[in-house]
Amino acid sequence: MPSIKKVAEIAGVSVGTVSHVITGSVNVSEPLRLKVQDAIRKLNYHPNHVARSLKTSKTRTLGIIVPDMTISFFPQVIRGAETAARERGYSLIAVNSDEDGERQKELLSLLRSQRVEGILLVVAAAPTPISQLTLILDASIPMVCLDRIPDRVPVDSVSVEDEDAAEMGVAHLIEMGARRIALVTGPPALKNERRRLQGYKQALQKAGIPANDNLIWRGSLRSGDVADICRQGLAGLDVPPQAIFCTNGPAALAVLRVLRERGMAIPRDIAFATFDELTVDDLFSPSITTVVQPAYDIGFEAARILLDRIEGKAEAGAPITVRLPATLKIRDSSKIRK
Amino acid sequence: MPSIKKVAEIAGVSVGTVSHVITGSVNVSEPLRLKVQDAIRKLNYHPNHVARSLKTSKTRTLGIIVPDMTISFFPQVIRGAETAARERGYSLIAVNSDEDGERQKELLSLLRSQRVEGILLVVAAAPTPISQLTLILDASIPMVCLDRIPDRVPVDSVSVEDEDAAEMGVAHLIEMGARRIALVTGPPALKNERRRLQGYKQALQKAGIPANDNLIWRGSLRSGDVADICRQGLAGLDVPPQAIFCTNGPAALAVLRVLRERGMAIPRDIAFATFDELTVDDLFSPSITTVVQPAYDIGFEAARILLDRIEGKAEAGAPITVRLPATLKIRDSSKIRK
DNA sequence: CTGTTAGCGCCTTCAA
DNA sequence: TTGAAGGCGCTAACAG
Repeated sequence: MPSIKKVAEIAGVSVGTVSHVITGSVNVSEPLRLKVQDAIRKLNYHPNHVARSLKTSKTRTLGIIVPDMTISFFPQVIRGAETAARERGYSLIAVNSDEDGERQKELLSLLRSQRVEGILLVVAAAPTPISQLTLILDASIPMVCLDRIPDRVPVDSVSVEDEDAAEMGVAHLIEMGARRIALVTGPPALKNERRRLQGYKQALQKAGIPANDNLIWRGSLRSGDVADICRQGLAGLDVPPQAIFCTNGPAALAVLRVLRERGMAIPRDIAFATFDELTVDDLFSPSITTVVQPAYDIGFEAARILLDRIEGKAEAGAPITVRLPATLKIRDSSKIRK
Repeated sequence: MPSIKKVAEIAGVSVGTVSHVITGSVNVSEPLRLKVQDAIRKLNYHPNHVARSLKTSKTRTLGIIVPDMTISFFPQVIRGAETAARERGYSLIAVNSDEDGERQKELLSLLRSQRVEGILLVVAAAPTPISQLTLILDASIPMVCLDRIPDRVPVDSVSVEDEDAAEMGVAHLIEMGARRIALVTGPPALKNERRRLQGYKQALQKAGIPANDNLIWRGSLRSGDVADICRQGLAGLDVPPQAIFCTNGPAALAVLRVLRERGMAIPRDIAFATFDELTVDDLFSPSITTVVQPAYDIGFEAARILLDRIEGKAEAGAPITVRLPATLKIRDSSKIRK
């Protein structure tokens, strides 16, 4: 692999001159510039970013840790972040934590060793020790949390407006005529899930419907657990609910499976709505009424903030908190037969 | 950010000694080792991979270029590759080409500048000039192509056994009683698509069904095009086909949309099967009979080969060609009403 | 405008 | 077993 020295030699100039034409930081006379560019082409030379980074102590690289990029929400987030990064000349390294706190720790460490200039983090659901995050912050490595917001850590964050989003979904079900609405949430350890629960309660309250604890089914991220909890919830009721609202996609799939196994048809026997798109478009039935999160925008916005921090364009001081609105896609699953 | 020098200072040893305990390449006495590890912890020191890479000219990093990781096939591929890489101490940088040849060229160049030790490539559908690939190969940067195999370039490759897979899907439709089976393929510029077409013909031939060119609808990767071609194909026929087989997921969605717009129900009016999962499980109807590619394994296997090349464990000489079998998931969409 | 050179942080002989 | 020192490829002063 040719080095800048080789290029200089071929072009008959000094390495300094080559460097100047590459970085464009210093003017170089037309004839020399052409000679250098020729040599570069001839050698198929690619500047060594590793060496450049060592010299400048800038890698122009960002890292993003997501739980699992086979969950369709995350690739969209990554694309958003990638686009924002690229627009400003940065690359993005995306890695998966598998919802594993230990793995997340390793990845954080790896990214630090790779000297990424900033980190985008969707915290793993496994209880993340606060120290993992403060260690990063203390080292003044810029970090923005997205989607899931950790408790009690003063860090920049971007996510959907959870409470409003959940309220919107539940209010829709109410509007469609449901009053007994069950809620299936994820682990209460996640702040977002708690806020979505809040949104649910809010919607009920505004409609003057008393909350009923038997209708609040707290799940986990494991679909087996969610299914069990759902079965129990259903079994513990004399009258089944008129509708179910799920606060996340994986839980929704588990619930749908349970409903099918019990022969309950949607929306004939029970109405249904959920966070997150479960399937493409509305080509399949039942088409599911969905609270859609702006995944791409969340990634884009988070990267934008991160880059502002890195380049010192953001005010130091209080953490930046961005909450993006969700969209309600009304489809068949919430059409209650009166 | 502390350097090895700082660690040495705190531990009261030389940088050489610190390096020795970090790499484990040279024995260091117990007491000194402990002192060093203490210092590392105290400083929250993270070895600078950038400097290490420059020194050793090994980045222990792989790159993977996919067309678009929001297409669910690709994150699985990436996960497979990531796992294989991690098992052998490598990191993986994943980037998107957006099916754009120009962008792909930039990314290749970027990865070279980042000094990745090998490249996994799913070529963009836009005609990729062969030179783009040979330029990499000529620089003896190990590269493995996956999923889509470029024509006329002697490069390692991993993909599904296209011909068998397509034949399996079509044979199934025949077995279900269809004889007039339309085929919707992607761009013929992709070798895989051509091989899938071959598989289709093979299945017909084995069943003694004459091929009919009016039933072969050659599409592109743009869903609008596919829809048009599908409409035209349907319109040009006196009798609609009894079944449609699609050679890729995006095309399948376009076709389903057209069928719906024409009020043709699956499988009542027409049977249907396709490459690639369109939706999760079989929770939705019509549940689609699918030829499933081993996406994770394709990624894993490709990375394994790449690493073998990098570490000189693979025979030089002829390119390695791995073809993995697909699986047929039989669901409702292919149940022809006799 | 062009060339020279120090040094980024680390690993790896080589010597002690 | 430990330490000293060169140099990976590049950029950014600085000198000419």
